[in-house]
Amino acid sequence: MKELHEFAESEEMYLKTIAEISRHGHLVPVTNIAERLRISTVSASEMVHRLQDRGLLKHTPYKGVRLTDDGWNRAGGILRRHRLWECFLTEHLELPWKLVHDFACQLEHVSEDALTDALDKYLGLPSFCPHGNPIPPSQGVLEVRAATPLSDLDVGQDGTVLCIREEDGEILEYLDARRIRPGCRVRIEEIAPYDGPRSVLVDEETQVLGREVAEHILIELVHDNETE
Amino acid sequence: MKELHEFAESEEMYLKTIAEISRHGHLVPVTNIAERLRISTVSASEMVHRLQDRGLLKHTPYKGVRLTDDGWNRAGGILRRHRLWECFLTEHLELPWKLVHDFACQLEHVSEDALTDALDKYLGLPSFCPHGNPIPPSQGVLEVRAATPLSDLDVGQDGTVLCIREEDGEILEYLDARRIRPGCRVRIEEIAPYDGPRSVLVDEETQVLGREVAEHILIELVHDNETE
DNA sequence: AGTTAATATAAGGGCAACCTAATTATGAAA
DNA sequence: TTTCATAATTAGGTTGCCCTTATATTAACT
Repeated sequence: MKELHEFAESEEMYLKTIAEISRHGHLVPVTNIAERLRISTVSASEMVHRLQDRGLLKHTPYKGVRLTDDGWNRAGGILRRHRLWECFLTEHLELPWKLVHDFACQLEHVSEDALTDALDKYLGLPSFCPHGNPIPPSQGVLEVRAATPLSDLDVGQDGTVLCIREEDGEILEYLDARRIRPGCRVRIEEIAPYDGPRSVLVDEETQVLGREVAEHILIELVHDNETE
Repeated sequence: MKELHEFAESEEMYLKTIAEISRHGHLVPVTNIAERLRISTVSASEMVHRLQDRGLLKHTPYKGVRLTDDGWNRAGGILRRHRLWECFLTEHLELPWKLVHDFACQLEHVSEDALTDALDKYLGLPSFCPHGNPIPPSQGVLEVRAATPLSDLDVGQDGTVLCIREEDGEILEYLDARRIRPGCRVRIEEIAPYDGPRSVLVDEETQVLGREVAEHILIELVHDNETE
């Protein structure tokens, strides 16, 4: 009957967004946060300060933002709820990717621990969401996986789709329609000039994907001979 | 990622609350709404005006409020979502009544039609929530059932628990602990002076229930010889 | 080193939902 | 009919989260 809103929903949106666009040790520019949330940079800046005051992130002016351990824990909890709901909506309610994502975006804010844990158990403690993203455990430890975006592959390279970096329902709908999902085999056949659209062989079928979209598809190389 | 909040959550809380405390054709005093929502009468009054402007209810000053057809439809939708979630949380996640109610209170606000309908189907199109309250159909037709509160029964009368009027988690927890649920057989054994606590035989076991609590337990009389 | 584009901050507002305190209107009962 | 509790309204605030416009600061590039 009464919502306690232990933490405000908007706060959660910020943390989740920052976590999603965090890449292995890079600072997240405030501008990017504002873009993703479709709000002005001024508002984003304001909120970033508030979050910093609460010890959830560290802002380095003119550079960007990095979540603290507390911040990662909070964000991990949100991603956990989001991804567990996605499992439910996909496996049990059999809804399409786009709806799954959109609904999960709302459900993630209203799931207390008891609910989340019960759901987790009900689903059989899944490790990944339908898009291949890892589901953080209860304690909220959240590792940022190092994977190669499809956009970084060269012609001739092939691999397996590890996950779709999900931040937005539109891209999921697009890829859903093209049956590009975790587990798919991919091979780059051609890259148009100026880092343009890729022709990609996806499970027997050739598809053309723009660079922007390709950046959201994370790949595990088949012969992973990278040196780190 | 973005919540449209077609209608504000607080608006939904008002409508739901009004629907829940509406009794067969009686006007709902604004004061009661304020109490239930734990807000000031001033705020409630303000909102009642807003809802009236939107055509969702009719306010008769110094008398109370009545939902319009539109209002009933909206409220029906909310109760539908609430009760469907309760089914899920009870049957599948096996959570206790109190949690079920509290969680459903939050989930009811974030379920769009596509989600609600998919859930409905998944649950097998149930007709009643775990507390025995009817689940309004998609179209939102919501009938106010005429039933007898346990508090209206006289010594010696017996009947079957039809439903627990659910408006608040505390009472559900209380009754859950005493295993009083829809379907239970009840018989009034004694009523203490001054309309005091009832001794009630509930499925072989005698329980003592205050009048306030008894008002929330709706009964179907076994030999229904009421004249209306 | 100097210019420019990106980033940050300051100042002033808006809106939804709440609040308290004080006042006025109503209707039911003495 | 007068009285009085209940109900409603008026006035003035607060908070969270967003906005625009304008100004200052910094990074980065020629």
